[in-house]
Amino acid sequence: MQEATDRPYHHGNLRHAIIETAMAMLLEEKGWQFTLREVARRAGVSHAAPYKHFPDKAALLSEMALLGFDRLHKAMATAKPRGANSWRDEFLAVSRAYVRFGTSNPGLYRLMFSAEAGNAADVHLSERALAPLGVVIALLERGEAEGVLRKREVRGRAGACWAQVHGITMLTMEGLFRLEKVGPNPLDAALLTLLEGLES
Amino acid sequence: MQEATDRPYHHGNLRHAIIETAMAMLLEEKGWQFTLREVARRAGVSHAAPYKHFPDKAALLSEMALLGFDRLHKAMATAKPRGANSWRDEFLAVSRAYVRFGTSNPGLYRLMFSAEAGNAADVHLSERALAPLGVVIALLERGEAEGVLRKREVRGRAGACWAQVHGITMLTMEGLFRLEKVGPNPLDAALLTLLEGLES
DNA sequence: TTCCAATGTTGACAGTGTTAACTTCCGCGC
DNA sequence: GCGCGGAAGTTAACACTGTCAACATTGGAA
Repeated sequence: MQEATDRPYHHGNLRHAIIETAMAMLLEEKGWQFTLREVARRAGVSHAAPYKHFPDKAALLSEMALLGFDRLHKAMATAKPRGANSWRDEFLAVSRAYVRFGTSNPGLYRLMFSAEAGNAADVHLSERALAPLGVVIALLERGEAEGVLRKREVRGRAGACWAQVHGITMLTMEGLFRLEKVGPNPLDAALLTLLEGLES
Repeated sequence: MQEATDRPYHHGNLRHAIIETAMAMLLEEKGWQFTLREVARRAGVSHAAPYKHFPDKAALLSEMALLGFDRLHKAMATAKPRGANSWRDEFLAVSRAYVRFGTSNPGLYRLMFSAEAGNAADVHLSERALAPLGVVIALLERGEAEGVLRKREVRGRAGACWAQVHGITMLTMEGLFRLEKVGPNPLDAALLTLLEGLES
């Protein structure tokens, strides 16, 4: 974020700066519809400069989405509870970390799951995009080994968990979860329902 | 869809035609990023004509989103199974109808839940947008009365169901649910998990 | 019949993504 | 040291878009 005075002709690390700037703009929550030209403007660079680092806007969006999956993965992986670490506690900690990640950066989260410009195919099949699901699978396998879960196929279960947590996140983001229609604490209610479906 | 030859100066029912055309374009699945000018073109009308019926593009999108909620509501309400009508059968029928609605019209479904242009506030607080949730609540109340459910607060449960089904729909839409990672039939697996969390 | 308001058209403006042609400058081989 | 090739950045242009103002056409009420 250095000032533009005395800026050399070559930026040095424009690719990184563009991604950072775009990420910051995503946080301002204008519906992740930031413009490439505005990104260039804020990065203190001409409007065509980004094209030296990304073939088009969709490529930048894909890159950001993948970065988002990395961060989500880390948020989940580092969400172990402090003291008691019963399986249920850990499950709740990971789930809450997931939801918090989405609700505290809705623009990024929406971008990660939007199939805009066909980037979905490339992004969603990537190993990086599937890493968060891996955390869930590992967690379920541990629960299965500890015998606290009903005997069901783990992969199907993982899908169920993912869907539930993803749904909670999106509905909360869109403001649909603070109505009197879904009770005072819909997040915990939904997680409890999920847990009661998993545990034996 | 009449031809443009001999078309009178006044369209007669342009507002309706615009919505229909836009809906059709949404089905073509270009990421619901249709342009207003293209809608006008296909409707055989000048590019500014839509502004006589909608203040801006966001207003058209809002209208379409509300229409989508109406259709979703109807799809759920008319999804009673034929023969046996145990509570579980009915629950599964409604859930599958919900998911099918989304996956068979992903553009419209995404539009309904996207907070683009701040339409979310207006649209999502509308009674029409909450009607589908009403179906779920009624269904849960019936299940509670029949004594097939655990004793939990109905509203929180409704939120949980909504989140689960919404999550399944979105992940299926984005193609994330046909991977070996989530098993051969993730839809049924997720619904079963949800049911097992609800039933006593 | 006359006239007005609703409806549709044309032309313009600012802003966008993208490409082509040009410029600047870093780092390499000599 | 020196020149030069290519990477990185700039300017200018194109075809679009959403939106608005000014104008044209029409059906229906007075």
